[in-house]
Amino acid sequence: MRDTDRLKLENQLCFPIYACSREIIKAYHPYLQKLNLTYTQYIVMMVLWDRSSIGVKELGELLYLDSGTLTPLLKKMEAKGYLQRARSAVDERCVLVSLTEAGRLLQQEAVDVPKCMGCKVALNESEAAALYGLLYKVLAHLQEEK
Amino acid sequence: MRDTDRLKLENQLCFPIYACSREIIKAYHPYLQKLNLTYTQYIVMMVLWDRSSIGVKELGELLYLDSGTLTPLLKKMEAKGYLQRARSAVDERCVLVSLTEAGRLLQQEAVDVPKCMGCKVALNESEAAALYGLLYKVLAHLQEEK
DNA sequence: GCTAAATACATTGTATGCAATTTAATTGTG
DNA sequence: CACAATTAAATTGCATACAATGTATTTAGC
Repeated sequence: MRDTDRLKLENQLCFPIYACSREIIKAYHPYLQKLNLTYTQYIVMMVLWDRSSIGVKELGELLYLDSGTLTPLLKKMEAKGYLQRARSAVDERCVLVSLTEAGRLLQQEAVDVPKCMGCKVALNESEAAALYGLLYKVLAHLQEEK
Repeated sequence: MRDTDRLKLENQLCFPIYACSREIIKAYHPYLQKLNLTYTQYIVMMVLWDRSSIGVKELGELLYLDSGTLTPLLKKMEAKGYLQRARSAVDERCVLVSLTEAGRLLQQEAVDVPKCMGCKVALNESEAAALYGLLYKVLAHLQEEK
């Protein structure tokens, strides 16, 4: 392939990843709007529904987000009443995020979201597994490079 | 799988797509910075290197971006001198974007970017093709739903 | 040819996302 | 213990994204 051909959109792997990400997030919008959540807030809630409580640093590592994104995001979610933020007594540098009762109750309203979204993605189980595996391979390699 | 298990991050397909998209774009940063381009500006340039000239509407369809994103983006790129914007004489509603000489010259500085990025992605040819195919299948299905 | 509907952009407001820097707290070392 | 280096968040500044709305232009239907 010629070098200039590599610069075409149709020969790029990143572009469909980028486009797919945004299109899926757009498709989430009607469901998440009912829960008063954005997509980023939704994935924070997923962690908290699983863990109840987590430090900002570890949350950032799980979600690949830094404090510049998380700090204002978590403050907004605290204002909505879904979580609480508190400095650790052991290490005052760390902030611990924990699920509130209102946040816990929200999980029940969210249980149908994955099923609704699963239909929109149009992949069967083996395709989904293949896609999942390839994406995590890319993610893992990008981390190593750092 | 239990409904609440589907709400876990590790059972989500969207999350690795979203994370991968952002991590790859981050990896582009050092290369694109040298060209004075952001990732979004880079994919606009890729279209223009291929087409020289395109309407905003078609550009938005290619990139899955709307005028709310494109209008300010294209104005910034015009200010940098990489492209020109002009109302169509035939249909005053339409804006035509065209590559300038400076924009054309930029392509030569960008030829190495895809190769540099290819290394970072860590997939062989067949894996890349599989990932590509799966992503476009998802994208196509999401468009049908609309 | 008049006007309602459609179209193409532009604008507004809100929410990320991230690089770069700053601040406060803790740790490692001599 | 003093203090330089490290670490965890917070802050700042800039650049998207996108829903919702507004505006100018064109098209369709009569």
